[in-house]
Amino acid sequence: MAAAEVPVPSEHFTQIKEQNLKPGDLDEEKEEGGVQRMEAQEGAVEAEAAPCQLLDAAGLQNDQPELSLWVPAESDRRVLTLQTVHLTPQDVHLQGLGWLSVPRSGEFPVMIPQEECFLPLPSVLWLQPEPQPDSQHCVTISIPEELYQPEPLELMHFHLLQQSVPAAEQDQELTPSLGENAALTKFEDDEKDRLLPEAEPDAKGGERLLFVEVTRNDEGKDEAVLTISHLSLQDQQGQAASEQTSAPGAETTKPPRGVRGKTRTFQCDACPFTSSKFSTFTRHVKIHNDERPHLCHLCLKAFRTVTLLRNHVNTHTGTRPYKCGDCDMAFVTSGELVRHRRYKHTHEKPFKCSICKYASVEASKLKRHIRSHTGERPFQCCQCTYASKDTYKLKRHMRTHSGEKPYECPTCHARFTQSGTMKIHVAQKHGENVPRHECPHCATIIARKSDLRVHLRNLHSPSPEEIKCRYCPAGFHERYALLQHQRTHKDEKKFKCKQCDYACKQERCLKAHMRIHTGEKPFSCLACDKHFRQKQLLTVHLRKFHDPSFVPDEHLCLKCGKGFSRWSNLQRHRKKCDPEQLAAARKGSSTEQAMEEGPGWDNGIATQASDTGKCPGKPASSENLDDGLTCEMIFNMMDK
DNA sequence: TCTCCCGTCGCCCTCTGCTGGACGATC
DNA sequence: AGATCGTCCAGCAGAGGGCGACGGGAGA
Repeated sequence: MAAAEVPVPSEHFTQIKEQNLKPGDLDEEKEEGGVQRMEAQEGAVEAEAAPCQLLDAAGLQNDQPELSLWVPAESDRRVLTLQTVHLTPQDVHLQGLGWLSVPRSGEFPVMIPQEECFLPLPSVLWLQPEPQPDSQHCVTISIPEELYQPEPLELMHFHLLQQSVPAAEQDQELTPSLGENAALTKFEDDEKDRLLPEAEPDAKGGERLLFVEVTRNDEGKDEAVLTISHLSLQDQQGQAASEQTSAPGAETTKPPRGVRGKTRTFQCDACPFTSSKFSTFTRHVKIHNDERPHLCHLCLKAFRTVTLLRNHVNTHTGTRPYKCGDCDMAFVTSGELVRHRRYKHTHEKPFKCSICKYASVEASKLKRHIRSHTGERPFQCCQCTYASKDTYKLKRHMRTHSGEKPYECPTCHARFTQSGTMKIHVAQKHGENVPRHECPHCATIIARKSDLRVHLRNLHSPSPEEIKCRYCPAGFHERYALLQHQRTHKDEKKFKCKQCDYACKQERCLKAHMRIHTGEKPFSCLACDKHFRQKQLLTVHLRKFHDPSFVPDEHLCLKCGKGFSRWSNLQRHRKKCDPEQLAAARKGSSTEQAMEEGPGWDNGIATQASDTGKCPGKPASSENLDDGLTCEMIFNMMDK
């Protein structure tokens, strides 16, 4: 950073002072200079921990707030420690204690314009680092209010990590560090508590950090913008450390609190991540910004790390260095190969459920499985009450709201919400080997296994109570057995005429038959005054003789092309003209077979059905009525 | 700082099973 | 003609397998 003129304010509410100074020692320590003091402390600063350690104000024997700048002179690292003081107008009396005074040369002053002194944090810090008094620097601090708005008199500490910046290169103090723009700011609640006894302690009982990212300010050559976000610093030693740091008088000889003999955990404020290793922590923090400096030269896709880029490039080149020895699969990483082998070859399942026998290759699968025991459903649908155990089921469920049907049958283009549904459709509608499921109890063939289960439940599950036959006193505990039994009553002609030997299976047939004895013909043709015993016969008459649009069906012989108005006549003809075709037709059609086998077929329903345009689908019975029709033929014909 | 290894997340898939409407057969 | 029942069928959800990708721990 180039030198800049520092507009030193005429009046200050803050001052620079070195860490661990007692207010009473103020003048003496100012004379010592910050650099010397920090060099004396360097040995206590551990390599990993140093950047994040707080040089706190615990050593202050009074509770006076302070603002200090600490510049340790490491060979390859510069740590700036800022403490800010937020004062209210009522604190003006502190000026009389020497706390609020214009910083003197050589004290690493941080100068805050007076008009900004009441802000929670100064928006601009003017730095005057040693050893060149003329080389003055300005740091602009951009602090979103939603991130931080401390109370007045709140004590804060800044640690700005400027790595790989030789101390001599003061002119470039911030500039070269912009690429390594990780910095850390820490706020200690115990300090806050001490200064503000009425303040509520942090809920986590730990320390809070502000993570500071330093970026170049385009408008100011010598300015850097510090973007600050919250972090938490958990003190793993808790109370003991707190007690230690609270002991007055030891601060000047001890390293800064948290530097020695303590294990720190860095917690990211943007996510729950914690790490005890600062380098891991800083690497993690980068995932929260969009910086992806590593570009794929083939597709220009950007990646955060070289490793990610390399793996990506491998997908372009097809490079999969880890090949499975048992199959043709190959993978980009060794871990993928190990997992693949567990799934496909070794079947090693290290993650076992403690409730059932389930075991899985991956822990995440066990975690998902456990939800089937606990009933946990973390993924809630935003449009209904449904909640899912995993994200995919929720996504699949959402199709029920959107109406999306992403799966299309390649043959008939019917669309389906799930691939499995389409697969079954294709297999059963368009497949050659249609799956069939045979009932083990009654040899019923059912297309779907789930329907076979319904069949078994409805027909073959034993009933605790005996089910009575509707025709006789017999009783059964299985519905299928009952139905089989009742079919034995099917051919019984239970309805018998009292005046003749006529008997039939249906009561309505008997009613129609009785009109033979009564002579009743209640159905009259309004056009020609003919009367019929059955409504169906009147209908046939009306169509045949009084409907101008009526066209009688013509049944053609495929052998000679001769036409017949009646189906039965065609059948009789085919016996003579084309017996082979007739035999083939019999084999392929149970209907035709029934036509041939049914008693009275030639004279019965086939004749009438062909005349009326109805297809005779059922065999005729021997219940002959007038006009050559049987009662059941008529009813069956009308049902059709 | 880089790299390897490993754990985890997320996505997609299949298999499975239940449900209810449609439709035909039967009563 | 209407009711009932069985089968077909699509819709939908539960459970689990498999793998790509990402991120962290640990060590070089």
